[in-house]
Amino acid sequence: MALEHAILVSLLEQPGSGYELARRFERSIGRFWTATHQQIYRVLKRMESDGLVLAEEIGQDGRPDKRRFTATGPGRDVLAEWLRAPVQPEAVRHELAVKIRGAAFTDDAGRTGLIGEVERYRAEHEALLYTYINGEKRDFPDLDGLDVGQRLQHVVLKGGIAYERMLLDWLDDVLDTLRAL
Amino acid sequence: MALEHAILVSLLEQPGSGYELARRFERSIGRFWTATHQQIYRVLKRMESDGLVLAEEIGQDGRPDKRRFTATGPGRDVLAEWLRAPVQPEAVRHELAVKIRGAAFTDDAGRTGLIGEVERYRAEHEALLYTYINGEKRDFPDLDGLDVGQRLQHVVLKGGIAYERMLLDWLDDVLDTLRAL
DNA sequence: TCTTACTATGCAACGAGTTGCACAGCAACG
DNA sequence: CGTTGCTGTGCAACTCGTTGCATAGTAAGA
Repeated sequence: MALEHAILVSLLEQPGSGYELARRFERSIGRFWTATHQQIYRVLKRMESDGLVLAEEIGQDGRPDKRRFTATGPGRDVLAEWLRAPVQPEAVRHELAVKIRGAAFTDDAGRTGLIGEVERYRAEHEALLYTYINGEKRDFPDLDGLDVGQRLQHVVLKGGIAYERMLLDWLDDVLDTLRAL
Repeated sequence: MALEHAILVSLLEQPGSGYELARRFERSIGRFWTATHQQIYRVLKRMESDGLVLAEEIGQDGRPDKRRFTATGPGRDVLAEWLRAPVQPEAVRHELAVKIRGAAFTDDAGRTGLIGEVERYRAEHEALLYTYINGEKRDFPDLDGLDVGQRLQHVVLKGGIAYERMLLDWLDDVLDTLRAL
């Protein structure tokens, strides 16, 4: 259960409320770890009772109060311990690959439909690639003079960019194959 | 729940017992969809009662009997319907990326440990890449004269190869960054 | 004014996946 | 003879993640 650790990293980078965390998971962190707000609140509650995070109540005008979370010393320790542990072999769930192999067992209409789906999927990931590239230009305009945290954030972002480029090339290959059947 | 569909694809490619399916999920299919035998038996049971697969008892000498499963007509229909449905946006869970960003909040010893972990991870994926490349040479020596199913299996395998190559390049980038901190 | 969208938190039920264990017989090795 | 490993099937408990819903106030636009 690494959601706990992803939350710790995010809170160490910047303390924030459950709501703010949920928004970060939609954007930056969500590129490599997704979570809904329901999940985040549930885990935050457990982390609070375990002493990994500390909440302070912040009253706001015109809006509901919020609870701003910060990682504690024990929270840092738990994170450090997790960093030392082996990377778990990830559970691969590549739906599109299953569908492509499944295309051998459908008719022409089914294959045409799948080609349309792959095209849509490709367009989505192309847009994502441009989002990443724009984010790189915006957040890392000067590659010298980055601090430790920024250099690490940047190398992770470069991983996302490399993945999307690879995926787009492969999807072109897939489309050629499907069209040539 | 696409495990059902991954099982249908696998059974259409080749009927087999729960045990055989589990072994396939460890190898070929497992490259893009992982599942344990417990999960497979449970889902097979449900699929059987839903009429998506048919079991025939096969007595064996010197071994326990086995139940050989085949996809039925309704099974094919369910698969065809799923192929027409949009590809679900996948839930990204990239533990290593979280750890890399977490490295900003640990000490030198923690970073050294992480570097070792990344190296181990890299070695694993390098071995996987060679497994894929050898599999490609073995199973697709002649790229002309492949049937529909083989061409689709090959393009999926090429995706795995492209992914591993991209990953290795990125991990080298990560290692350079971690070492330079 | 009504609807939509945003901030902010949370519960309840369900479904899927993981982990641990169990049974059963055979084959091969030391 | 005991251990390990393979074939073959399965249950039970647990954790994790998803989906749907609820509350509550503010702000902006049709």
